[in-house]
Amino acid sequence: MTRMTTPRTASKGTTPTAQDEYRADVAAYVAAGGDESVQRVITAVHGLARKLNQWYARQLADLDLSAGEWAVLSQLARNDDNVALTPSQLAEATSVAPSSMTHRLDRMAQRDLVARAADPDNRTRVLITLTDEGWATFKAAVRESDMVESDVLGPLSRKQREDLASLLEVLIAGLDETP
Amino acid sequence: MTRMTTPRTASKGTTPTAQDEYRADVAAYVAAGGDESVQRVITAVHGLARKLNQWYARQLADLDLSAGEWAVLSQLARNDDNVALTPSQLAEATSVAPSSMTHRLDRMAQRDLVARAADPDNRTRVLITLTDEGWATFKAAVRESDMVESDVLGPLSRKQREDLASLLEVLIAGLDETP
DNA sequence: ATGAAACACTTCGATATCGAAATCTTAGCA
DNA sequence: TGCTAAGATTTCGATATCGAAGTGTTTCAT
Repeated sequence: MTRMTTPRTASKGTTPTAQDEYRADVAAYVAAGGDESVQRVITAVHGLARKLNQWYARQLADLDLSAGEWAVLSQLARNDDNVALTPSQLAEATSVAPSSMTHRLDRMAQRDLVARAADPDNRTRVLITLTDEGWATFKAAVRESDMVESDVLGPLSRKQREDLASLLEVLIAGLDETP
Repeated sequence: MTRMTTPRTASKGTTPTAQDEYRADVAAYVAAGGDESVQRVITAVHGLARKLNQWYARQLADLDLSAGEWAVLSQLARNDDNVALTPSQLAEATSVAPSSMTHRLDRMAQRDLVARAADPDNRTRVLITLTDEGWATFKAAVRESDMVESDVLGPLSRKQREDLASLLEVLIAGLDETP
């Protein structure tokens, strides 16, 4: 296995398509010892998520939101009407350190997207809720995102979407068993 | 729609399962105006990717790699044997600013995971290649990751994996049309 | 040829994130 | 009750990332 030979440069022509990148990724992972039926699914999931996130970032920029701020809005919004979460719960849910959440909430509170309130039952806790403006921003973002998402799912028939969702939901359900 | 009432705190009981979170997410997005057949698929894809990334982060920590460093290794590894990429290409491919890539490559070169070389054809360019150690690290990471990935796909039969991969590949192919 | 614009990478200053320590509150037990 | 351990948030110092400006090279029209 001779590696450190003179580097050749990548083809300078056109940008590779998402499909090309996907195939190259799968090939590399399989070559490195991964199972093909596993890598096809996993690589496709990551590729889709990556591409979607790039588009979201652009959409969210219009609303002056970072991906992390969007994550906070969406965590708060998905609970029952106005159920509060603590900074720690938000940090855990959005994969960020508690100390980072402090600053993120500072900024969001300053913009009046969220409100901090003392927990009446436990004075060490802080409860975060969405303000009206936070709700409005959340809904605006969902509506924008739903457009690109609909485009992405365009190639699939209604039945195919159903099948796809069902298969993915089996995997989601399985996530709780493995850790 | 009254929002700013006294916040109720989230149920203090057990941590919600991935399945619960998924269902809550879909419900929130649909309530905010998203299409259900779209949101089921998109939310599942994101949920899976998120969970996998959490596990990868732990695995990679064993090899002293950040997610960004892993992305660089994997971009370089998936090209044909020893085809070099430039810092700009790596920055674009891994969704990071070029200036960040400079520092990331500094660190990786210092650890001898990658090598910098001048492009003989164009002196403004720098070519990055994997060292032997970079290859070994890449392969070790793939083998580790393949384990958790296999667990995740465990609940699906071989035919189901095939169907799932095919449906996802249709979406990947469609990504090149939409932007 | 020559000069201007485009390009590729790096440097620089500002901001975001992290992990550890600090502060305050609560829970449990003698 | 009083004391200790655990918990939640914030503060603090170090590191990573970003966008903009800087430096050197190539490309292209003149």
